[in-house]
Amino acid sequence: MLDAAFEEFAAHGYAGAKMTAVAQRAGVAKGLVYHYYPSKEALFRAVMQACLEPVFAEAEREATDEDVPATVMLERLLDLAYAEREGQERQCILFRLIVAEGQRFPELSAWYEEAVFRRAVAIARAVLRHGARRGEFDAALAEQEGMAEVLLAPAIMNEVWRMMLGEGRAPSRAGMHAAQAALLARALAPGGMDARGGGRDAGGKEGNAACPATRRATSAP
Amino acid sequence: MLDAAFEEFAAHGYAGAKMTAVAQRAGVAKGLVYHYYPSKEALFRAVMQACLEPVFAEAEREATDEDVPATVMLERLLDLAYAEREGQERQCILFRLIVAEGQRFPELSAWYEEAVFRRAVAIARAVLRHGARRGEFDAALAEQEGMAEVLLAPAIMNEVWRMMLGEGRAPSRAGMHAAQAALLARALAPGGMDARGGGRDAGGKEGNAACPATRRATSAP
Amino acid sequence: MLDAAFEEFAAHGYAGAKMTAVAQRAGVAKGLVYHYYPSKEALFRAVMQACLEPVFAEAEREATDEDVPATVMLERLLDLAYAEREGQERQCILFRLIVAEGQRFPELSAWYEEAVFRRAVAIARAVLRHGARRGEFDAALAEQEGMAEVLLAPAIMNEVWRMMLGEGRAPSRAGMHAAQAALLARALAPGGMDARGGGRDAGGKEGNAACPATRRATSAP
Amino acid sequence: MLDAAFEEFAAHGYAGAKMTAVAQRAGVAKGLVYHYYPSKEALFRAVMQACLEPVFAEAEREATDEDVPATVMLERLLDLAYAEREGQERQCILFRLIVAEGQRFPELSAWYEEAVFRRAVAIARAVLRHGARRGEFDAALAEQEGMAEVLLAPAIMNEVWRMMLGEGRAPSRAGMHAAQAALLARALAPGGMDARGGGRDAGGKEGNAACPATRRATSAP
DNA sequence: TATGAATGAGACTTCATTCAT
DNA sequence: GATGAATGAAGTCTCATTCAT
Repeated sequence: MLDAAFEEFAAHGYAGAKMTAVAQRAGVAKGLVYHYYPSKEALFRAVMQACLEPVFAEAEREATDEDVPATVMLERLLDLAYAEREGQERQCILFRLIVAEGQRFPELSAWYEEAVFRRAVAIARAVLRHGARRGEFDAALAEQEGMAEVLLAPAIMNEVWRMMLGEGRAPSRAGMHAAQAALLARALAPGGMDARGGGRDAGGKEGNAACPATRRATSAP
Repeated sequence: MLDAAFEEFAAHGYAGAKMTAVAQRAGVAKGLVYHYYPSKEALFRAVMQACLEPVFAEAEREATDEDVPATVMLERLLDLAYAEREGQERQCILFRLIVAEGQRFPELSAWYEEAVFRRAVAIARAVLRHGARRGEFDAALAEQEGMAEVLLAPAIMNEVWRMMLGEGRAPSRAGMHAAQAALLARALAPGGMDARGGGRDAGGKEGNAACPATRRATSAP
Repeated sequence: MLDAAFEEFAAHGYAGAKMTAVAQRAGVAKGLVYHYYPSKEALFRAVMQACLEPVFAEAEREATDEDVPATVMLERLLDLAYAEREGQERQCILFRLIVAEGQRFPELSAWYEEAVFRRAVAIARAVLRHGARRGEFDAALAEQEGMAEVLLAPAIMNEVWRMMLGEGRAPSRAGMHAAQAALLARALAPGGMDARGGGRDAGGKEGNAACPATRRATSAP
Repeated sequence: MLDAAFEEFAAHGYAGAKMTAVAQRAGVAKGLVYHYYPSKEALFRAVMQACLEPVFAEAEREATDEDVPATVMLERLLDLAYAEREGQERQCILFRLIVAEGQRFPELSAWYEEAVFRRAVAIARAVLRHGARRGEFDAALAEQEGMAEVLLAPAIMNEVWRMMLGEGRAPSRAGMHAAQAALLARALAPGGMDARGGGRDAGGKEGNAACPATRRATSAP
């Protein structure tokens, strides 16, 4: 029945979903839905909880194997992030519901933060720190605040775009995957800019980039 | 009146918005709303169109000044992307509405693609190409497919997280901004990895990174 | 279980009572209620019957002891009528249910007439006749049609007011009791008005009082 | 529309009344009822208020004409109380609704007290006091606490019985009217019991009647 | 006996939409 | 242009009743 409800909410959003349709999808009478869940809102919460529970349950058994080189761990992380996973559609729908109904159901945002965001950031950070300690990554860069989020963003955004634009018009997974891998390989490699030849305006770049300007603005999300 | 409608749709979504409330927000009678827009759906389309029009109109006067160094252009682009802009809340709401109602109103996705996505990618790509041509960026890397999207994703994702998690719990703009700036500075600087010491696993990294594995999956969006 | 049902009907009336609530009050499952009573209506009838049965059963062992002076019998009758009796709340609830549902369940009215009204009138009438025969009461007055009802009304009405207005705002039992006792003492005492001084307007009073006018009307129940 | 609602509530009680039926009785669409009254409860309150308003408004222009003998005033009061008045059915229904729903809507009881009970008692008390001052009534008796209520109760109870038992089985108005008139004529006439011949056990009667006993009780309302 | 899941008609209520003014 | 009374389809929710266990 929760599956039926999930499909209905996924298809029409919270306000657009009909309890009758939920019952029909589940093949039961309207009243039975109310026998188990006292209201539409309660049903929605139950559905969301059931969807997020497994994500909660899934442990952090990742990214803690000290013997693997950090470059391999990073590679695996990207593979994972860009992978076309089973159940991914469900997660995208979940994401959409959280975006759409997060204001009406604040616990959704909290759940997302706990179950997804914090966890993903923690994993990425662990990989970066691992590389920094083993000398595989430039320590200052890898452990910089915000680097884990920057690492994760492209793969997630790829999914968001895929959801918004449709499979056909979204950027390819492989393309972004390769581009980000190449970018990270060059950027994280130790030795830094002063070890290299040119580096002419390197300092200049880094200096003012860290100071987010607040000029008149325009484009964006 | 479109403003009133936008607020109502923003606050409750398409299905949850009430025509009466729109009229009240606008300070007019219900009938007058129908005098201008024949139906709720038409009103919604009009609101969305009105919101996206300025984004359309805003020209591409950026990123085409050939005399500016690419590093400066990139810096400006990041400044812009991470800036806390006036009207940003409105754009976030727009983003949310597009995510939430994109299925019901396919033109919303199309609009988003035309007005925002394509344009942003084009600008990022122009900056990268500019740097590649001037020798400021590693040409192979900067012109790699998907690099523009990787460049844009963190700033956009930062806004998405901010919208989903709230101002307090989202990653800081400044942190991600600085991290990404540092990352790009090291990665894009010409000279490449072969110029440096042990390029041992560089090829390996890039090689398999480009081939997105489909192993057991876990986290993600 | 009938107790539980009585409480539920008392609390919410017939239409407002829920079978589920009855079952819960009784501490049994809903199905069991239906095992004993085929429908809500049947349950209600059973409850009412069970409530009225003891009132039926309670004998007329009163008011028939010829050796007691009528004044004492009358006194006892008033004491009884104005007494704050155990189980009185239940009877008030019963009264309320009969008033409220008497139209839907005509047998309720019939029961009330048989079990309560007729019986009470008979008792009052017996006391009055007893006094008339013994010469304690003015015979013409005591045996007048309607006198028994007039005798009973104040005590009953006192309870009705108590039920409608609440304990705090209703007229006091003691006050009405004393007033009615004093009234009856003076009125019923034999000797009559012609024995006294100016019986000028006595006949006049009684004459037109027996002819209920139908003038413009105002207050009442 | 309030008329239609009154009829529906009168016919089925609060819980049994259907908004659809109200609309049909009024000859309008269901939605229009909600256009004026936000809920069933609000409609019920409005109906009750509208019914009680005129009773409120009706002034106390009665019982204050000092030139009329108190016996005539009393006679008029009884005529009025026992009269078969136009609109009486409506008042009986109102009475029934107040009894039935007084628990759910405490303001009903309050209204009844203000609009009906207090007023009626005040009028009766004024008549009694008038008679006492003019010497037409025995002052001690007429001004005794609770006498006004005892005076009013029979006529009201007559209506209550009529409502509960139906026109055919209830005691006749004329009979109770005449009996009460005769009773009052004898009781209230000044001169008192000590002025008369016998009066043997008069003192005894009054003494213990004023002390309501609390013995085991049985019958009543 | 005893349970409570299951049913579905029907209740209250909402709200997009119409239309006479 | 502007209003808001009026409509009625449709949604959420209730609850008497049934029935397999």
